[in-house]
Amino acid sequence: MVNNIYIAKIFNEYADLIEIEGANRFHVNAYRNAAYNILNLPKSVEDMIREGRDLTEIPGIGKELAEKISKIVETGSFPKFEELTGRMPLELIEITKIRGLGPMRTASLYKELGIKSIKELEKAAAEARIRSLRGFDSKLGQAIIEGIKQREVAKKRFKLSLAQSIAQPLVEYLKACEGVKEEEIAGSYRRGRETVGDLDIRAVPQVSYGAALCYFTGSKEHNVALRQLALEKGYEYLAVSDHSKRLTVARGLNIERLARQIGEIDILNEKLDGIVLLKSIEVDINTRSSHRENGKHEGAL
DNA sequence: AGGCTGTACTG
DNA sequence: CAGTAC
DNA sequence: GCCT
DNA sequence: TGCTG
DNA sequence: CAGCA
Repeated sequence: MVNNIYIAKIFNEYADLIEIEGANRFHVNAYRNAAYNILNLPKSVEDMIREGRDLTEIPGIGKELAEKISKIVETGSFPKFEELTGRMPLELIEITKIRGLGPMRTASLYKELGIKSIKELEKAAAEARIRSLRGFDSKLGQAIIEGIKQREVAKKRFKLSLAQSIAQPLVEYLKACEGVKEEEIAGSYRRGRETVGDLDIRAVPQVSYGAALCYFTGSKEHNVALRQLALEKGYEYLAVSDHSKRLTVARGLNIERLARQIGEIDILNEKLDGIVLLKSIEVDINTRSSHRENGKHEGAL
């Protein structure tokens, strides 16, 4: 049985290998993107084929990849992948995952020193042999040795509950630190994922807090989509439409915070060139409200 | 044909 | 500037 | 390689 | 409308 | 998507 996970894995491995080989990066990315989409498909690709569906319907899958998927489902692999794995060790991919070692340096290690496994890498690093390569120095060599040790530990994800028990005291500590105005744990932790890979700590100037929080909360796919949309829109305007206090799960704005947000946006509009910030708030209309209190900020909006 | 997220850090 | 990480 |  | 770049 | 048949 060839499931989606398997297909995605093959594509990811293929992407890694051709990347080490020096393939065009967009080309590489097409495979990664395809793998991602297949992995998140609510339907089994195998079933789709059985039903005679066109695999090209899957986002990120074109004629070429549809063909390769068919081959994978039929035979468990596809010709180019077989050819590649016959020529390159799959373990190079593991090397790629060590901090500081991307596709280029991995390729260099392989070509120049014949390093094709973590074991060999560890040995070469310990013997300071890798320093001879361009782009390597003793500091990187040390980092690699550390990275190999850390590798096993780092690749495990934690359950959210465990992450919380670690994050909570961390936040308390940060709060007490000099110069810390606001703090929040971002990433998959903030998105409430079931498991969390790490807790990134990052300090930014206060003016960047909002943007940084958006970016570091992610996910990566969200960020990519968000920016692509912004690009398509040509940066003409950006709308900030918040919730009122009624929506407690979103920590909606009360009158005071709304006023402050309006002020902030007005100031930004003065400074910004080429993009207009729009502002609004989504509210409930209560038939019995006087409309006077709530209308206070209508003009500003 | 032409774009594909965008930026900081490190060697 | 190239390579890498996020 | 895929997408517009 | 369908194909090409 | 723009350009073209």
